[in-house]
Amino acid sequence: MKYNFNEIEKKWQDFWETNKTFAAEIDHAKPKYYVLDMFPYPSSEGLHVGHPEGYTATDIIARYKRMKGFNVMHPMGWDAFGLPAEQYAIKTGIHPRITTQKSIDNFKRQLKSIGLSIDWSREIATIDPKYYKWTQWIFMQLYKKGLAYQAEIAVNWCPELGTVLANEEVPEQIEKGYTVVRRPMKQWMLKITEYAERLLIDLDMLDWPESTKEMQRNWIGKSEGARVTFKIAGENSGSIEVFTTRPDTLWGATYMVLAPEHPLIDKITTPEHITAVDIYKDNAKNKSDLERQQEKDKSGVFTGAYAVNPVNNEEIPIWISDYVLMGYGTGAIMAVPGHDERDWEFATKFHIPIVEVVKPTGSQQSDITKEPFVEDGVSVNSGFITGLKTEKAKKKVIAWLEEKGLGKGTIQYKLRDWLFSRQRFWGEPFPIIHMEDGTVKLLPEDVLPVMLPEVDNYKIIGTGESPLAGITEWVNTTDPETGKPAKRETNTMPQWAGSCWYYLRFLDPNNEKEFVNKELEKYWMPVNLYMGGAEHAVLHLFYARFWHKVLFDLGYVSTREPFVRLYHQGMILGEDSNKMSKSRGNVVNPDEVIANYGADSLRLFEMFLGPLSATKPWSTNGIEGVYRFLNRIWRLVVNEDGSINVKIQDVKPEGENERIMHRTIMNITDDIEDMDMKFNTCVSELMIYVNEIFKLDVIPKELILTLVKLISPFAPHLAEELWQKLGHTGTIAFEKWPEFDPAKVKKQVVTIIGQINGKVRSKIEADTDTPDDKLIELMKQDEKIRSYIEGKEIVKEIAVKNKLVNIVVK
RNA sequence: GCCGCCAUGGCGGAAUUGGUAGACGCGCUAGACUCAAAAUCUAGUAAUGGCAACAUUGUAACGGUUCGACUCCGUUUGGCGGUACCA
Repeated sequence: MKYNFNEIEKKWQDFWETNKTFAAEIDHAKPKYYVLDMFPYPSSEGLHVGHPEGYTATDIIARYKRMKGFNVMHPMGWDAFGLPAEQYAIKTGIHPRITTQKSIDNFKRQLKSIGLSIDWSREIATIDPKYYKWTQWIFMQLYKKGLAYQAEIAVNWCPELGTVLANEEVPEQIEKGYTVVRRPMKQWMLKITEYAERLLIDLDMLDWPESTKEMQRNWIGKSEGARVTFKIAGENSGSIEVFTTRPDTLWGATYMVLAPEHPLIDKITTPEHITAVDIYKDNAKNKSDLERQQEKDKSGVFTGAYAVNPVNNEEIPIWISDYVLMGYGTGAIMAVPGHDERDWEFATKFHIPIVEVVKPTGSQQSDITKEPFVEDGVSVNSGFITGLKTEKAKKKVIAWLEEKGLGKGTIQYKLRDWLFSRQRFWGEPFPIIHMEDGTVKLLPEDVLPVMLPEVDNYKIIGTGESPLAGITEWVNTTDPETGKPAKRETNTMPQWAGSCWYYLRFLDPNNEKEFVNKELEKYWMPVNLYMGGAEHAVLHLFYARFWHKVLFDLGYVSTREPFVRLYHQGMILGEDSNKMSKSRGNVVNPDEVIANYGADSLRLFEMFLGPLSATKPWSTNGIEGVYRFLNRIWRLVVNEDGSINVKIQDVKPEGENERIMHRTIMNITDDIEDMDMKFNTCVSELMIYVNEIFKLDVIPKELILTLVKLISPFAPHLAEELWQKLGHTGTIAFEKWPEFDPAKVKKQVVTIIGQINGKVRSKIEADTDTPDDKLIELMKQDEKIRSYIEGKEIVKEIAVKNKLVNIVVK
């Protein structure tokens, strides 16, 4: 009887479905384990072989944890709003809901064919009104808490996409070749900045890749310093506030710079400079961020006005330049060319004095005429802080500024508020109406969800309005509370909205009264293991943390953080070591692989390819190897005629057999439990084990049962089938994971390496745990070793228990 | 520019965390089975020299620490990811 993977896989996938094998319900008798994949965007192309890598890894963990006695939550759903479906709809006139549903069906079929142990009864899709009702509801909570507001600000406008983008999304779109320009528009914002400090501090309690935590830290961009007020020279001319991280360098501030958008410019510019300043401002306005970035040379113009340096009352010129950004700090800086790269460049170009106020400590040298000294050191030429180290000097200056009312110590973040509206059709509508008198009103809870209209024209209309704005019968409505005429908000939420809280909905997907039942939330949360690509390091993972913290503050969730452990699976490249893409023609479709080798081969091979976190190329030859391996296991148990191999007998495993079994259980268990999820070495351990069993004339049945259990998380269909063939009924999914006895892993006799001056010269056999001195004595009796030490002086003898003896000779 | 990660046979990758470098798999070579092929099984496979035992070299490069370094430290080179005037 051949290994008929097609038949076996179909049989067990049907079995799991009809028996609801993986349905998860609360069970207080068991510890819970919530293992989650980042839910996919169901694209029309379907899965490629990169997708199953993460899904297989989490599935192995899920199946392993079940066998370890955990109550496992392992759900799947669809992050289904998204631009591709909308663009396709514009082209074809087919409603995005229809194309998206088609893609979902295809994804679901593909995922099921991999044999994932998912509780499909919990399936959710962000485009389902029953789901986005609660996305809208959460927005209402944000609004009520004062965390959502509308603002006319300079936003990132992408003309090709016809929408605005969040700061976090800009780099990605620029990389794709789209242009992004700054443009003032009225938009919905979420006050994520209010949570900056907590989003930063709580990173410390997360078991996440350090690189991802670091990226979030950089994105938050916390810096400590001071705000300082500079009076503008002249009678009653007002003042300029700046932020600096180096208040200790105040004595070195020889000029000031305002961002070109700074509101004070028009007030302070002297008549003879107005023309030049206006030209510069106009230029800056028309430049995109990209253009600004690409300019390496500093530019700027003098306003004609002067400010007074509060520490020494010197008058310093006020310039404007686009190297100062309106969006950070106060939009104005004090420039210290001696101790800041950018100020140094600017001052050198425009011949502004450069003053040294910090000297390096120790033997380090600095020459500020050649380059700025930007590190910490000791203050010089700095009045009352002269001679103090930077740390102390900062504190003293801040104290002095506060005492004199000239400034105060503050903390500044790079993080800006989250631009939360998009000019798209295919997204969650806001539960907001605009009254005729201009007031903005939240709709009452009982009218949710605000549904998208049924239309057949999705063309982007001109100047930055959502396609929804053109659907007057939808836009014009009445206030359900007063009956007065009102217009609906026509922007929609960004794709991130639905993915900010989906992990909570999985716990209670059909609840019509709450977004999640509190008891269920308390039992299942937090997510124990979250698997997904590193490309979401600052976007999804940051936004979801923010929403979660808001929900925590409102008492709706019980944990501070949603995902305690995060793992990024690597990318699988095409066989040519390039990124898989349609245009390169190197995309491998899992459907084909499954048809040729079966899902178990696909799963096993994806794990065997290399470390889970690594980027690695696909290999068609490689999958032949694991396919052969699975065939070998099949033949080990099942004969040609379908009967069980007669070599498998009901005897106890003893001696070396028993040792191999315990060693394999130990190695595989350790590798699964390892923080790094070393599934590639798990597979190789299984291969070694099978190779060993193959050599036996009599195979103790326990060896085979252990093999079947050990392989069941990796190749579940094969395991189920063999389990049944070996006389069991039902599923293997909840069998107890095999245990090992460390004492039984130990060898009786071990090979000891004999080294002379660190070079391997011989090997001897010795009893396990032979004491060091005995080991050295044994080694010296070895013939080869003797020939090396004869006539030489022994300088040193080193023994490592059960490992080696090294003899140093002269 | 700055920050982070990485570099091991023809290929994907192992290495008990400082103790036999190259596990396991792919590929390749030879043999068995077969009329033949496929499948399967057996043996070999880092390089150089040698019939062989064996010797020498070898984990991007150079240097250091150590009885002993793929592993630790320093310098350099190459690749990947992030970020970019954030005061």
